Amino acid sequence: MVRMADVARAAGVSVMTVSNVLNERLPVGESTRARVMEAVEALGYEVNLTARHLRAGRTDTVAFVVPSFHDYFGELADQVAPLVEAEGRHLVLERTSANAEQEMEALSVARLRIYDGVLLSVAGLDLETLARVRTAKPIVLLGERDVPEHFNHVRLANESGAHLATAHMIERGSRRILALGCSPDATHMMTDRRVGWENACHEAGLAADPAYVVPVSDYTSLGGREAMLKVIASGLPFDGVFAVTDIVALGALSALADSGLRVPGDVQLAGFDNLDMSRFIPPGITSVDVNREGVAEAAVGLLHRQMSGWTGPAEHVVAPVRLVVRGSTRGGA
Amino acid sequence: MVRMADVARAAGVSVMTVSNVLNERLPVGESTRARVMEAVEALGYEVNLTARHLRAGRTDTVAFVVPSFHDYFGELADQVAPLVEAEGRHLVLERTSANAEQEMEALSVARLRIYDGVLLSVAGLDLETLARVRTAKPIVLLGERDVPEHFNHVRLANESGAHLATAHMIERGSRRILALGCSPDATHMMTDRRVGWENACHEAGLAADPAYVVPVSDYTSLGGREAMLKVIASGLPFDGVFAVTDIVALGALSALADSGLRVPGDVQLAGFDNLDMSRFIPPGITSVDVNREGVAEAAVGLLHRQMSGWTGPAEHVVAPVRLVVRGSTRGGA
DNA sequence: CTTCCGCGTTTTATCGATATATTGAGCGCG
DNA sequence: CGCGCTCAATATATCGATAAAACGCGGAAG
Repeated sequence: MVRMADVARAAGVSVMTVSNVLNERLPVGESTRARVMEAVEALGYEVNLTARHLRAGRTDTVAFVVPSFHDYFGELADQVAPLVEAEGRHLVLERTSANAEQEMEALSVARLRIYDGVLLSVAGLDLETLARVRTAKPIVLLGERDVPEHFNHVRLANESGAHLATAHMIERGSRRILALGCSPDATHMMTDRRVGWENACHEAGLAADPAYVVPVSDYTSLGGREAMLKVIASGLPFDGVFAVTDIVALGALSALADSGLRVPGDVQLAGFDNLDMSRFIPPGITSVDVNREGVAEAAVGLLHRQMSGWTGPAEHVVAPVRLVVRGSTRGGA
Repeated sequence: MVRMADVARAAGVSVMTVSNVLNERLPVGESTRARVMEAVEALGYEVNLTARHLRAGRTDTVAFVVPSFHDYFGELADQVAPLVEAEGRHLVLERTSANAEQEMEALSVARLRIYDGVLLSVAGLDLETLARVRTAKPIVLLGERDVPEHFNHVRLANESGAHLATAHMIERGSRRILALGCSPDATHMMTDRRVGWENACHEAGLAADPAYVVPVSDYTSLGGREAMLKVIASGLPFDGVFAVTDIVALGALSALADSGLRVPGDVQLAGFDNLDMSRFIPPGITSVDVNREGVAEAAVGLLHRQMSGWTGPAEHVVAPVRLVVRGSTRGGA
């Protein structure tokens, strides 16, 4: 590997001069600069970032730690990237193992320290694990779980979103709406969405029957599909489905289609996240838009503030949502 | 920050002993080890990975460089991650700018050097840019463009896949099949898929009319939808659509549905990539399955070989594909 | 009783850059 | 002619760890 010292020797100057030329820190004479640049070209020198990081204490890199590279997180990451780059830093994605146990083990605190800042998606992390993360490193948490007070945190208006979607379907005639992917469990990640569904039902004078809260084995389309098929087979009457995510909604749509149920004629369907695909899947999936751009801006903004040395109290942002009505509910385009 | 030296002082030993305890390199006496561990706990010491990287020359990290975190690459990355982790390394994703110009500028060679190995997706990179990348770093390229001989490369059986999909639709009755997202341009990334479409047409005694090669503005569902709408508006008669990717196929499906054309009754539709969602989008999108797991294994395998010091000639793997028949073509489930 | 050996531990050198202090050359001005 | 001033360039110390060699000590071999 060609080092800065090699360039210095070739150009007949000291290493500091090479450093100064490359980083434009201290002024360097024109002729000297030219000789240095020439040597750099000739030897094909590239700075060793690891060494720079050690000495400078900065990496100019931000990590976005996600549970999986799929779907929602992939789309969110694409929003985050340009914002981070706009401040002259790089963004890298790291994946935590799917299971909570290994999570902070595989992705140790030591590892997080190599970044100037970290956006940490907390799906799958429990409070206790999180509380153990004590570091001065700027961190912003994203996700729908409760988190320790002292962390900056960006979450969605889950309850409000679920309420919007459910109320919309009720207004358009549904009377028995499933909460697909929700769980009766109070500490569950999707609790707020279930509560929004419940409230919307109650406000309309409908029962929020626990039998209509249908958990899924996992938050995939397959999980949604299988849960949906089970409900259909059970004979439980329903005329609307609020799915906790668009991915789950897609599984439900698939099951409904296979069972000869028409959307939105027989059953209205609404999801959450408003993924890119939801707009295009016939008849268009009505979905709660989480304003990924806004979430990304809030998170990166908080992170940037911390990285700039802000030491005020942590902030807990709830990103507003809105309902995008499409063909899977009546009155949609 | 608490350093190894602080731990050493607290435990009354030298830094090397601390290092030896933590890395289990040289044997350390039981009582000494206990004292060291105690000090580590008490001070909450975490190793500084940057310093270790500089000294050790390894980062135990592999980068997967993708054009975007979306869709295909997100799903592929999720396949790659466990394979990399199985060898005791970390995987991080880096995104190149969408445009080819900045690509290797934003993501400099210097940056790639901080990784022990790099999987580089070449969508959007041109040969010339690529040829400038001269480094001893283990690199494996992924993607459908031609690349310099000396790089290891994993690509898909594009022609064969397009052929399979097209021939299948012909067999099931289509006579006028659009090649959506293909380009007449010979150097184009999607050339092989167009050729597969052409060959399948010719073999069936059908014309591969250039008018049926319909480019898209970009490889998104919106791009696919708009191109599809334009074709429908033009009145060009067709009864089948081969879309270059599932994302584009989804856009086409959306346009067809909005135009009252039934799939597969009026128009058969097939895509490429077999994304997770394609299985669930009613009526199920027939797609060329690219065996992401196999691609991931091949790529990581080649990379691993290079990282282990292999210096034989570069390998160019063509990953086999197969057709998954679903409801968007006749005879599908 | 000396010499050698093995084990645990410390010493020293190094990875490749950058921050800070210092040296040195050139120049204006009295 | 010499004093001080500026600007360019160098020397030195440092970031925090690890590799490799040196070292001290007790027991076995000669």
